[in-house]
Amino acid sequence: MSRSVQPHKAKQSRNREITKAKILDAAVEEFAQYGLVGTRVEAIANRSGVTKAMVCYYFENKEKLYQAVLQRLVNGLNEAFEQLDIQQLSPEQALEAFIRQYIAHEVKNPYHGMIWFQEALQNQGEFGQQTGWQEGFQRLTHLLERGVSAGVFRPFDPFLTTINIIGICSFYFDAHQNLKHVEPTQTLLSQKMVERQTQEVVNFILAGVRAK
Amino acid sequence: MSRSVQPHKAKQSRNREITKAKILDAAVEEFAQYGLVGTRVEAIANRSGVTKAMVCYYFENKEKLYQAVLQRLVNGLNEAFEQLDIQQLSPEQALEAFIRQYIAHEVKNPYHGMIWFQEALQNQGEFGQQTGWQEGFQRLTHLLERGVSAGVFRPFDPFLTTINIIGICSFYFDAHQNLKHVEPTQTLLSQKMVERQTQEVVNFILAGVRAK
DNA sequence: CCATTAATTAAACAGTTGTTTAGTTAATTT
DNA sequence: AAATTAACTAAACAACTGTTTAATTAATGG
Repeated sequence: MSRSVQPHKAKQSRNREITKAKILDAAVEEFAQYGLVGTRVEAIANRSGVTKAMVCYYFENKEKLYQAVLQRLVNGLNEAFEQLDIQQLSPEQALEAFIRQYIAHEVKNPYHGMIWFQEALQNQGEFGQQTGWQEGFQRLTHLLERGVSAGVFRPFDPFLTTINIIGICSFYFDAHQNLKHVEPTQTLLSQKMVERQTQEVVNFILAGVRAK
Repeated sequence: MSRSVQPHKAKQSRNREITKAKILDAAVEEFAQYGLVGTRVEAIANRSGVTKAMVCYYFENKEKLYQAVLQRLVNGLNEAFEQLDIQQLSPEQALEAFIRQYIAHEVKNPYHGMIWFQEALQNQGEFGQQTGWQEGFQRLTHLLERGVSAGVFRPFDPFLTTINIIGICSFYFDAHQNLKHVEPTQTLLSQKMVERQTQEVVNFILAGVRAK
């Protein structure tokens, strides 16, 4: 019969995966704003349209839910940088590719950087211990070392410069709620502004690292 | 008599100003970590060695205490940049002076940037509306415009470049709890490392803005 | 179509948190 | 030295928050 043909799940209400995803989405936004301690379970529930009990039903407790959120972000970051093939590019080209990929990821995951920062502020930096995040960091460091050795980059400190580059790339997005008050006419997250900022960052960083 | 000679207050326990200051100090650290919502009044009380009731006795409630903390930070920022005479310097010299002053202020006020960031993350950026912070921002923007007009700086966007420069200067300090896990041997806030980072930032930014 | 399973809800629970109260102690004034 | 003021404390309070419970509803499979 035609009705039994439907291959797998495709319902609307009462779907385990969909509900979990809705809760996770809401949790990311709340945790990004208020951090682990400041976030209210009820706020997550309201935002995702379920009850407080549902949140605990799926994620046991707030801490576990927070861990799930962190895990999701780390996975997303890893994927974003796995698809980035840097080895065969010149240091300068590789650096530009890295910057553009980094900013694109910030745009697609507006709450990633905010949660990363919440971690830095609140929980003595548990996120920083995640190997995924560190890999991306060290990848950039190696790239910079390569450029310095080759003489195409200034003889700067690769470790500190990695930090500074990541700082430039993320600050605009993570702090945009404070920055927008300086120039309220501009909407910092519009596509046009993001493109301008991306180009500006590329120019700035390349000029900053280039030799001579 | 010699005892009545003492000019003004100089007691130890039960001193209004000292107690208020102790509470404020503790409050800055707690709010920097956990933001307005996440901070517990009891944590502030414990850290400052007083009771919860004392906190409310002096500051009425958590929100008012938070405002007092913000006000104190804004005042500190204003003072830091008032004593900076930029006009008579060349754009390049002025920029370097600005960077060094900014970083020095971050070092002296380790919680300032963190609270600024908490504001950006949590409360739709109330801090960003403070005129004091905006003044410093626009001062840097004008300085950059001056350099671009004079042709000593590249023809970049002064507004976005202001953001990026501030991002470099603050990221290292505000995110140090996550960054330290990448290179656990280094203690990022030691005087030696701070000096290295300062010089690195100066070199990087000047190279990044310079024309040709 | 009935039995079973799983998703969902409302209410209750225990622990926490911000604030108030009433009383105590130290300093100041007269 | 007594009286007055102000800093301080302990306890109580009500509101809030994270989690659990028991009951309800929808889906699934035989």
